[in-house]
Amino acid sequence: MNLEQKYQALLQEAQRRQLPDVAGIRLCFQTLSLASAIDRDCAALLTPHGLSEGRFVLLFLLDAASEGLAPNVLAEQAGITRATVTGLLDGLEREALIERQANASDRRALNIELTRKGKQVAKKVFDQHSRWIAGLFGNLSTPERQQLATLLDKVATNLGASGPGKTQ
Amino acid sequence: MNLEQKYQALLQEAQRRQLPDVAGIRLCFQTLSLASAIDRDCAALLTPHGLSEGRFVLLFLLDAASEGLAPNVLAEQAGITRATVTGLLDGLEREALIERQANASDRRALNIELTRKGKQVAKKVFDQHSRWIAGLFGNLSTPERQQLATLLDKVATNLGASGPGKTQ
DNA sequence: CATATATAATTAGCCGCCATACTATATGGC
DNA sequence: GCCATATAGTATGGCGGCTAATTATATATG
Repeated sequence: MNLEQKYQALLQEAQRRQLPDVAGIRLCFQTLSLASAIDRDCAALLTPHGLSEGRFVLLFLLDAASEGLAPNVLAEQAGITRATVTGLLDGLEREALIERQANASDRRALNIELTRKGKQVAKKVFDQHSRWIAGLFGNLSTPERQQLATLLDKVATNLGASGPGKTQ
Repeated sequence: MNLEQKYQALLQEAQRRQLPDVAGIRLCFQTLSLASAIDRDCAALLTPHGLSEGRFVLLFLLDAASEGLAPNVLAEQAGITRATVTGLLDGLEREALIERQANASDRRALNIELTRKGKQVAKKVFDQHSRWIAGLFGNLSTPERQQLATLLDKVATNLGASGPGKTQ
């Protein structure tokens, strides 16, 4: 239940038009709506800390690398372009969570490190986040989780020429 | 399998840190990755027709309303803001799929109608789209579909203060 | 050594979404 | 009839993603 508004509208129309496999369409919309709802909740948790999901990922990667990381490495690990990393770093820098440091040996390169504040925020947010995720799937039993994973996988096989990871 | 790059990175780190309920985290990422992959595939189908998902929704709503609709009605039905509708209509107009028509009785109001081209594209795309969605969940048996729907629902109950539909 | 090529980061411009603020027009109450 | 308020659509500016182009620096090769 609880489809997003737009999907409800589309689904109603699909029913009215007697499109084939309305049940499949419904399932698709249900999956997408759930994911959107998760994203929305996630964003709501992060914004009070000046974070978006993208920034959060970089924060996490940086927190794991005690010596800091170069932007191109962040891009690779996060699976986004370097240009996008530049934008996310701008945001993190504005929030004083990271610092861009010049690299002495290669003057093109930067090293990104967390500030003290960045480390504090990271710690707090990771705690909050893992509790939140745990709660999300907390009312599924182990076999239910297994089932869900299997079913999601089964759907994923029908996807993409590309599929996650891209064709390039 | 086949998590998006960023989720793979996050998951690895979660494992390394021995966060609680890594399995839950994995399941969460799997759900999000599947939804992203669906969105990506969807977008790939739509772009050749000059459509995005947002534009597609409006096209669908307009195709269902033979007399045309006002932008504010579109916004309400699609569950997006009027401002966003303006932007989407700009795109649809650029592609010559819709026309904005002045309303004689209320000079603030517009009526949006599909052009001939708009109707043609609508027809073609809806066909394509319903076949695509049907294929997506086509390899699930009826009981599997039922299971999946139930499990997704169960997860959804843990969501949101807001949940789909918003708190306002 | 000079020049070509590769690489690092950024900028610029596009898209779709949002929230906020604005303009024009309608409408209801006095 | 006039003014306050509500409504319709849009402009503006932000975010986060993308691609393509730009600038600076490194490196490899003739």
